[in-house]
Amino acid sequence: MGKNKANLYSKIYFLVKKIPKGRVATYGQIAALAGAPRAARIVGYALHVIPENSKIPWQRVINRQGIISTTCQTHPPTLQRDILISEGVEVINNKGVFQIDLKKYLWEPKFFRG
DNA sequence: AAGGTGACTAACA
DNA sequence: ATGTTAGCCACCT
Repeated sequence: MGKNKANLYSKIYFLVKKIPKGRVATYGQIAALAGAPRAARIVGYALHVIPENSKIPWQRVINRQGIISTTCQTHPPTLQRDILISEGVEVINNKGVFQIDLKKYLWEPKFFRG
């Protein structure tokens, strides 16, 4: 019944783990799948606070424009770009802005039954 | 307790 | 196309 922070964060982490290697998802997309379509910013924060040793593929979440938008010191844009490239995702360097073609790489989950 | 912040987004101009 | 604004909502001080 009660929806609470723990549930939301759990759902966010669960869903991010579902993003396949070589694909990316958007913050809003993860929020919507988690049942909180207006909570895109919370997804960003949830990824900001994951432990260093976490297996959560935080690098696969980018913004709606296909742009790497992290400002986190421990997870900087260059690191995110490098990991994504190593996973086979093309990252275009547009004057220091790292962009990904969502038409090509956006994760399109089949249906989630839960 | 109350206001500020931000790894967001859609809607405008 | 590029820039601005207004909603958003859990978390922080």
